[in-house]
Amino acid sequence: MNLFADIRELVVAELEALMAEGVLPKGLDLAAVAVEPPRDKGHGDMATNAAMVLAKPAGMAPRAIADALAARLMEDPRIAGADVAGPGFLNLRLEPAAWQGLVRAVLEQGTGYGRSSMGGDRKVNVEFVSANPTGPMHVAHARGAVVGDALAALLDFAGYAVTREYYINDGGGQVDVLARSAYERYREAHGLSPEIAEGLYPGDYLIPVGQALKDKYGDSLLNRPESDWLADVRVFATDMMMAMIRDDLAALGVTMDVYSSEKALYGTGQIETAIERLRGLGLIYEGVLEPPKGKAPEDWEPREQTLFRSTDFGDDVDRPVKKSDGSWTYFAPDIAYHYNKVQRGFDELINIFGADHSGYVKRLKAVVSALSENKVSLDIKLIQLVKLLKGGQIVKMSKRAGTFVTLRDLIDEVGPDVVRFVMLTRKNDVALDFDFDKVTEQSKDNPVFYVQYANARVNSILRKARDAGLDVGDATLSAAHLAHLGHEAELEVIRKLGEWPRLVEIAAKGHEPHRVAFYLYELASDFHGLWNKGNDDDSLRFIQGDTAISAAKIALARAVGVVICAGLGILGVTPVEEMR
RNA sequence: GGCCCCGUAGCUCAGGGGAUAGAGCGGCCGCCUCCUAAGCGGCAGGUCGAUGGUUCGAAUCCAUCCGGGGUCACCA
Repeated sequence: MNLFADIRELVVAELEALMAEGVLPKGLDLAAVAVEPPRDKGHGDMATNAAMVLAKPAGMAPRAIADALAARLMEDPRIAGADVAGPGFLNLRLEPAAWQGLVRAVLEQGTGYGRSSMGGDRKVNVEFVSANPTGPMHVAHARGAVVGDALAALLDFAGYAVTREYYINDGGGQVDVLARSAYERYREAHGLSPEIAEGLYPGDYLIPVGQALKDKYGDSLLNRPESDWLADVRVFATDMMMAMIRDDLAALGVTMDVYSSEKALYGTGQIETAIERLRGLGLIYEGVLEPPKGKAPEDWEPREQTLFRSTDFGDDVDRPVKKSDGSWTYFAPDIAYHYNKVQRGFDELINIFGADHSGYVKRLKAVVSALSENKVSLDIKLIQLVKLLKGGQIVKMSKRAGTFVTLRDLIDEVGPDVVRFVMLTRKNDVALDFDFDKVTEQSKDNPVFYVQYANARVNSILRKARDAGLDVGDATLSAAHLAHLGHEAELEVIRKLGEWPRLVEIAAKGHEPHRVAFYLYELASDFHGLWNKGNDDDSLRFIQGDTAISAAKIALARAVGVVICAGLGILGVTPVEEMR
């Protein structure tokens, strides 16, 4: 049930009727007609802009359209009032029964309330994290992981067929570096002193890898030239890193559907096929790039390379797909990978990248657009930095020294629920402060706590009611006589519940999971407000002397709890039933 | 220099064609015999970075500029 959508349908139907009757000219485009919550509560329950958007194409005064529409809308039993206001808004007031019925719908549909068929089962691929398999995940990965996972859940809720995918960058030079670093730890495991040369990974996390190598290979790799062990160690170390990353993701509550390997693309002809296809479109050529503008590197020299014509798509320069030695650049397998995603039949691709990849966006969009003949859309969400604060100080991380704050550190300190919720309290393209002191604080300063507290209060009501001998099963609550929910404070909470399906669609359309977190905060706020009004006005308390009245009020509380649980479910946060 | 992101209340941020621009924190004033006061209510606080443009209507869209951040040859 989506009350806003229902009323919009009504408005559209009445407009069509007016066209059929000749009151309005025929053939008006009604796509821009919206039914929304008004900004100011005093304006009623819902507002439509129909008269304003149709005034010009219809060649009529907004007021005339609004009056005609209002008269027809008033005949619907759900509509209690329709007033023209301002520049031509039509403000609608709904009968309380319409709102009250919403509570029943929520209880009947449970956490499925708000689910949308908007996606129409279109196949969406959300690629996220894709951290290099060379070490543990750190804070920046955590934000990408949470945003990607919540976005995937949101799209699923909005009716898309979603695949969560991780692209393993296991094909480049960085895995050789990993192998060499691990080899030194292997030597260390044999009692030799490791030589962690400049450029190798110094982190302690490779010590167990060295030990594991010893367990598997004994001393057979010692004192051998690199060519004898590099390939084996690379696979071994990469596998261990990926196992660790999967564990980290699991600790955060993230489960991928598909892991794709860059390395696996080599030698299959997929890269060549994708490049040739682009060449067939005239987008690949051999050429020499000009030196970079601005500060040119001192050792820059011109060289002939195979280039992708990304300037056709608004990029600054064309981009190399082959190095001057003839091997592929990172870009080439990425082209093949995205071609692969297109071929798997996805209708939409979404990539979650760190903001430092912003320069990569145009060429990748160009590739997907070219290889899919514009049929597949690619949206790239760039995740801005996370700044860690502790005691008012910035927690620095230095990858070079091998001492960085890992995802695991974060989870160990504040728990996965706090990490997830806090990471979703900002738009992806705004930098985020993660303040250890604040996120663990138990006050309304801390949105995680605030929302959880609202749900805990709902459960508290249910417990108390049960203790008082009331039946608070969903069946009983659904059957409650909801006309008892007539107070303005109660209707206000119900209206907020009514916005949930609409919010889901807006958030899904914009690929903006943070909207869910903000909505939950607002819902929690409305609920806390209602709760406290019970301090002044006994009739607003949830548990009443009269069983029938109690049932109605508890039904409302329960409905709030249901929607909070649904929202937290999308965010991947576990609802708590009791604060301790 | 090019490209990307940001600029909204003292602070941290929502809103991203529609009415008198919102929330939290901080400040001030109130509310616990009663379902958790870990909370709630109220007051004060704004030329939505600037200037032009599009529109019936702009914080929102476009252009230019000013601040802040990020990024910029075969790395991945």
